[in-house]
Amino acid sequence: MEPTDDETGPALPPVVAAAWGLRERAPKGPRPGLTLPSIVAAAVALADAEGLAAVSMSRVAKELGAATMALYRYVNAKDELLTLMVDEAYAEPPGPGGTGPHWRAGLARWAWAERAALQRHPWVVRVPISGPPLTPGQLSWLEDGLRCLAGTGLGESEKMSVMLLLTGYVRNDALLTAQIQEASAASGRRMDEIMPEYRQLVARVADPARFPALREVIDAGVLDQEDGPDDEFVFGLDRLLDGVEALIRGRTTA
Amino acid sequence: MEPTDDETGPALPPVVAAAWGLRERAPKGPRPGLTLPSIVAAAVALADAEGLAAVSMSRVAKELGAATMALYRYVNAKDELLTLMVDEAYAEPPGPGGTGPHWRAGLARWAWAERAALQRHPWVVRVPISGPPLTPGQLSWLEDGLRCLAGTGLGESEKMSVMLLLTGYVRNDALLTAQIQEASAASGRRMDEIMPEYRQLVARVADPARFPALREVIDAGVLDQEDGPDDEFVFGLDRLLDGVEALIRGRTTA
DNA sequence: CTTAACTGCGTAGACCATACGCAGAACTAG
DNA sequence: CTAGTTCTGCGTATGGTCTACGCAGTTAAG
Repeated sequence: MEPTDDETGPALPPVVAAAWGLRERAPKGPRPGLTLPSIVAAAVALADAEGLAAVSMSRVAKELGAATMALYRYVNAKDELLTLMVDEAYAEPPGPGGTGPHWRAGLARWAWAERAALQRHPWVVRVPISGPPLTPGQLSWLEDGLRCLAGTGLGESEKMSVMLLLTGYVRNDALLTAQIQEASAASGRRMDEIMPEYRQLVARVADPARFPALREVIDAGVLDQEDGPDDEFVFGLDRLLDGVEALIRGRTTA
Repeated sequence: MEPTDDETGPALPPVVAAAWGLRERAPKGPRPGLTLPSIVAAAVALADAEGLAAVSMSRVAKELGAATMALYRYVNAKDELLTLMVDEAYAEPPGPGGTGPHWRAGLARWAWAERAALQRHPWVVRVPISGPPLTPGQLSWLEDGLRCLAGTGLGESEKMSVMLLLTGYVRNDALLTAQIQEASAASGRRMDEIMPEYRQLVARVADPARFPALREVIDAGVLDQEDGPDDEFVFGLDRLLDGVEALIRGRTTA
């Protein structure tokens, strides 16, 4: 039988219900040997250790000492497992920052916290999103971010747009970092070997007549010095928060 | 024999050499029935029509009337093909915008152009990057972007950081759009059906006591009205360019 | 005790990338 | 003209993926 949608509206997707802990233990049948949380935990541990590519149904099952098909009693398809893994990674939101006029410090703290979470679980940004966020972890993060913007005079729609922009920035940074690290590992070279080599290759391939601006970058030595792991993140975050600040100033002044 | 690295430095990766058209036609052997550009074009057409998941070696070969393994005479591995596909998508850079003090208009034009390119080829952002950009298409885009920042007083390193930030924003927006569209297609619902349903689900699941800020967003009706397809992009781009403008003003004032 | 509902899982089908080696084509050297 | 070289196309095989299906055994209700 289909889940009914009575007057409360459409039914929750099963994976969402599972994430919120709304599962009725069946009265009959043998006691389950596995549990959904243990499956998700095993998959997360595996992804942390060996990357998302190592997370196959058979591999997760092996990690649990079960057979591949046993997992399908708990999860309808692999992407449901992925959704639950992502929500697990977003457990423990940063908490509401200091309230009041400290929106900028609050959002910065929020962004650094998301960045830290994504560094603990770099595979999260490789999971294709399957819809707008509905799971408890992701909604908690959103809640904590929105609270930072409480006293700013921004409209509710603008607050959502700011959060979308901010999380997009953090996630894109994490994606880039993860991909670079993966590529570096695959090629067997470390980053401090790659960058000087990259500068040489670009210099060889980029004809000065056709790429003058790029040539200036090369000649300035920008591609030689490898910047600290946080420098680029700090730069972008500052620009982004400056942009939000300009918006807020415009609102409160007008 | 390995490609030598003489005094010019390390050798170009073969796929990079191919992208720049530096391939010597072998004097012996039968005339090739396929060409690398035709293979790349077929793969791009396939990805445009059916998504990146449809691009398997056997499928591309079938599209060309060849056998699967024939492709491996032109490409060492599938990810080389993907690299060439991405560069093909970045062919035709936007061109240098108006020079002079119009950096903001120039960068905005650049961002819209990249967005348009990524909407023509939504699969591009799904291809994991395999290193810093070395192919002609991507470097041309970078060149055109850097030129917009010529008269701004920014340092070369800052210009690169701005371009990284900007392309990251556009790519993340494209990734989100592509994933949403994919999820919408997979579930068989259109966006104007999904959003109201989403609002109901969030409202059901987000306890007002635990999610007060989120509740305010819901009550304000933000999740009801579906915004225009460009609204979110415009908002983020404005914030981002405002942030860059603040940086530039600080540089020229100081 | 019967029956229903559930768990675990073995098998099999339909894909995927790609390593390897063979057959034949096109050119060069003699 | 012939032999050798080197390339192209591709058939086969290996080991991996997800998951549909159905069977066997377990638990509890009636």
